Amino acid sequence: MGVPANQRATDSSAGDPKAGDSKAACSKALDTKQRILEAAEALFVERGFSGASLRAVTGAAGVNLAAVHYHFGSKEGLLHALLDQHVGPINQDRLERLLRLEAASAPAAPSAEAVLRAFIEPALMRERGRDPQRVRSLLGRIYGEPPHLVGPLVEREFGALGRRFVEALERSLPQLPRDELRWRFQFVVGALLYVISGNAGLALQFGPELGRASTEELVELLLGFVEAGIGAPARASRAEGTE
Amino acid sequence: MGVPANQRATDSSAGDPKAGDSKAACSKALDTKQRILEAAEALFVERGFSGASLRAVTGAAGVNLAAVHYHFGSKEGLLHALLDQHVGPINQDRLERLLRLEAASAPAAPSAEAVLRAFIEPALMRERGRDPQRVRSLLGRIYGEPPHLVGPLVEREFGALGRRFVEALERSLPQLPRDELRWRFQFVVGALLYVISGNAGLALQFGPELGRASTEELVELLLGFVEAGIGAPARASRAEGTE
DNA sequence: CACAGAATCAAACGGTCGTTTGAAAGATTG
DNA sequence: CAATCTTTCAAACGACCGTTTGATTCTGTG
Repeated sequence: MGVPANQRATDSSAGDPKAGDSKAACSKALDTKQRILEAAEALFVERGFSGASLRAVTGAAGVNLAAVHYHFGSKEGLLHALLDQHVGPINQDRLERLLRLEAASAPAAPSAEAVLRAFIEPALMRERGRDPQRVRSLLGRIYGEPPHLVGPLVEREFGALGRRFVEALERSLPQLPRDELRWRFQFVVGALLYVISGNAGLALQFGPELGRASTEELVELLLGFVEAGIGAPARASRAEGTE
Repeated sequence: MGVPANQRATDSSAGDPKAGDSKAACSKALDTKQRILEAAEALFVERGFSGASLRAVTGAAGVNLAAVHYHFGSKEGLLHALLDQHVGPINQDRLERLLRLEAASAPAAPSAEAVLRAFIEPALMRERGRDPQRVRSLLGRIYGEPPHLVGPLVEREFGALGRRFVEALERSLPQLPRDELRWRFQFVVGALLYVISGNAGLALQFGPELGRASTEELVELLLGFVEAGIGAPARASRAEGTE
């Protein structure tokens, strides 16, 4: 009795012990787990990670408070599971699109526009059947958390993929200094995250008229902006020694 | 005894009652107030508003816990005072530059590049004698807080100014549809805020090499990006009725 | 049915939070 | 000095936090 699943908090082995178990002894367990994830998603987006208490999460999910620690080990474990479920597929989609692009353009590099589209579209388009705004906002809100919490998370969920896209963009724009391109990629990420975490300070600045853009329109608007920005002529020889 | 300054929390009248008082009965009071503000600035940046406790703030400042409520009325009052002290001057600088630009360009509108520079430079350059990174990061970190907290704050500190800059940009780029320009301005704000709140997930993505850019270089890099982005050709007639 | 393991539950743990209180200390004016 | 106001202080308030516990219920197997 006691602590069957809690070692997941310190156990870094991949795979869900319950999903990997062939015995289907989890009729209500999966329901509880999923309900916690959905409630946590909504509340983390609404109030942030620190601002959403586990009592609020479990209360909204209609499950017991201790269920979080039983299934996820801790509050941070819940956040990890949430990110694995949501931004994992987004990043996988991004990577697949990038690989397909690179394969299609033969030995040449794909255009920067195509690479940016592969980076941005999955983040904004993946609707998952629910309210798309909610899904998209999670990542944006997480980025706003204090660095000591968000740092390892970002590296874990996004680090390798971000570097991979920068490498692709370097091949698409070989004439651009490397560090200038990296900064510009950061600007792209910033604009994207600001749009993703959007509902906060934007719509209230000009009234609801701004929120009217559909997801597809928004993708095109953002892409038009960042394509022009990342393809802008390089600043005059600002500093040598790009390393 | 009791509550002489606490009404500041609900009192929205401008001006500091102590600064306006001609009697200089505040030898240690201003020290305490300023020390609280500096400690709060550092801790809010480091851990966020929700993550930084008043006990940590007053402990770092070396003052009594109750001093915060005596001088600022509440934790939110402290945040308001912090923003008034820091982003107030930044926005004032922005507005002065914009007005000077508009006056200098006679009846014609100033260029979008100049307007963007007036918007971005004060946010990145104002060093105030201290660690510039710390000053800059506050606003970025605040933006990551939950909407119900950050919403009124953003409108109060930034709303009118943001609308004013959008109007100026509309005159600089009359051929661009109004809502497309407004979205692009949001992208600019996003990129700027991401850079401002920077140290979080960016430098650790490529190692410290990225953090090497000086403030002046960073301004030029960001300006090159957003100038190209906001001046990109408009998307084909996407929707009529710009209202 | 008996029995193991998985899952849920109410209750409490120690701790920290923002805020309040009322008295002590300091400064200012007559 | 005495009176009055401003400022500081230690201590506590009630509430909420993440986490743990141990019993209880549910579920599927032999």
